[in-house]
Amino acid sequence: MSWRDTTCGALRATDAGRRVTLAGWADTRRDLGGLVFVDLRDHSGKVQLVINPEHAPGAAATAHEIRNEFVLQAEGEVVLRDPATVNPNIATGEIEVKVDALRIVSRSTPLPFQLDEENVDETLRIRYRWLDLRTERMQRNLRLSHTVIAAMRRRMDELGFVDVWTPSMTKGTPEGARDFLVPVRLQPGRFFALAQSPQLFKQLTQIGGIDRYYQIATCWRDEDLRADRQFEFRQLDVEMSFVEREDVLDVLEEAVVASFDALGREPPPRPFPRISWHDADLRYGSDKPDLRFGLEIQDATEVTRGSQFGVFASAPAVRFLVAPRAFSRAELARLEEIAKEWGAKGLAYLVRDESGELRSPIAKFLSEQELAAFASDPGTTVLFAADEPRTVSRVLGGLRTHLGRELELADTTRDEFLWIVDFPLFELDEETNRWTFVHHPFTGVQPGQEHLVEADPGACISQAYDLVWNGVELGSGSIRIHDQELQRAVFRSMGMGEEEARAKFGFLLEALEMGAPPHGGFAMGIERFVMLMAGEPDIRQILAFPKVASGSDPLTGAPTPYPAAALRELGIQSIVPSDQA
RNA sequence: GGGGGCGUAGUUCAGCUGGUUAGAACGCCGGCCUGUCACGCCGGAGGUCGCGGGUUCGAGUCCCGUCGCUCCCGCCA
Repeated sequence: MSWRDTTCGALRATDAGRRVTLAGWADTRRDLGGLVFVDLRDHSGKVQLVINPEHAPGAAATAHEIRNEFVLQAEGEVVLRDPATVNPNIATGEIEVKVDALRIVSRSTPLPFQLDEENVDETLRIRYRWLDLRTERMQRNLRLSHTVIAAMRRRMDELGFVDVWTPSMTKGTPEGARDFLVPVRLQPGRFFALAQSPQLFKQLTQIGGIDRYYQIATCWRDEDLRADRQFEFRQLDVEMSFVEREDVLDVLEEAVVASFDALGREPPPRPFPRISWHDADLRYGSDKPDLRFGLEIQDATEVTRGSQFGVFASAPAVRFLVAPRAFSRAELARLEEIAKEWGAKGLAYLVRDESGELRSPIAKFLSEQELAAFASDPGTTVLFAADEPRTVSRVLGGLRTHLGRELELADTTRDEFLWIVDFPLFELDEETNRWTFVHHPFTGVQPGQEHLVEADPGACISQAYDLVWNGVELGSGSIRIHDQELQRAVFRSMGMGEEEARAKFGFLLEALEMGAPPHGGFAMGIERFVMLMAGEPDIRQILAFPKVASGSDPLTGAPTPYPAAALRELGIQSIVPSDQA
């Protein structure tokens, strides 16, 4: 005997006359005293069961006991509904199942929340995730996630990539994100770290001759959680040998397009646009611009060089945005606050109201030539930032993003993918005043700039690239360093001595000395990608068992304190008093 | 580490400027009901207003602290 021979949601008018066995959950019951209707639900949908005491007295007796979310098994005949009782609101509304035999397989206590209730507290949903997973939303998201991952794997396989597993437990890297530590009984006082990414291992696979590696790799990072960040996440991790940047980008575009195809969605046109980091910074003030709207930043540094407005005249850079709205005084005050949060000292503006009249406290300082450069349509506001170029970018980029959201400028029917390329190799760490990597220390420099790595680190352009979708960073990659001398030079410019480099990355340097092929790769955040595919506002909606923002799991209660004796065996002692742990 | 928001039946919420016994809907329990489909009708149970302290004749409401959740900044090589 089998539990069922079809799913509930699959039944249609063409099944009329068919005898079926169904199993699922009691979604709703309508007990009319004699007749009982039950909507039986499984992952595929719902179907109405009719239990008639004249037709099946035993089943009817059982049916009166049914409560919400009981698990049922029903046998009966698929019958066409009387035209007057067809329910056009559900896919199976033309038929119903006339039940002969009914079994309560499993009972349920009243639920802590109703499955059809919206806005249920997220922690409660996660606490009782096994119930939440029954909702159509979670069913859809988990299945969508599966479809995307399956499509990516299939495409990577077709392209000749080899799935190689790399260790979860590895060596700590204190300079990156914070590591999750794993103590080990055989080595008391020492710790593995959970991999923040398979970065070095995947590079070693290339040195090992696996010239096309991929993995759906789990990564762990002990950083604060966000709407789009969890402690653990997966990435489509790729590494290739004897390739140029374009070869890598091509593969990632293939994976993205395969995902769209698998979901029956119109894929974005290829190749995705490439924009240099420098251009993106100038035009959008961001390395992950949302291209579903314009609102580009324009430069006014030349025009304002001799300005009578002192702030403009003295600023190393003056740039502006033209917002499609004549802002009120109150709105401008709010925008100035936002600009200040991004580091601006103030916010100069020119409001051109609907009648074309100019409203601005700075207009009187500006020459005709300047005003001509800022000529704008009625119903707009020119917003300025004047400061160091980095600050100007940050402020206008922040304002651009804010205005895009506030004024709903984005065309939400579009999918705008783009590559940001040619990132700087290093940036100055303002705290330590040392050069630090923008991407990671294994990132290659543009050919011909090798000599600049130590001579002028700030001038180096890397071979790193980011993939951006509608203003969200999906992942990043680079052509790596395969020359051990260059790798040492990069470590040196970061102020890392030979000994420190050997202690931390000795195995990589050694490997690079033994015949390392040119190689490069990429890592794309799976959950973030699926979240956008599903149109969900946060990553928890596409994870089966997520943690909440405080970093705990309401379902299991983890993390928990651990007995002192067991810690001792690991060479660990907690300094948190046991009543506070 | 910093800033903002939220916390009232099982759930989602209302509860004004402090003022009788803290309400509604859904859910739950009991009863009636043979064409319902968010079934309907009748009846009922259910509250440490997150917790602690304070102000007040009187606190769900005001103040302080604390806990939980959440969003953002920092952080995320």
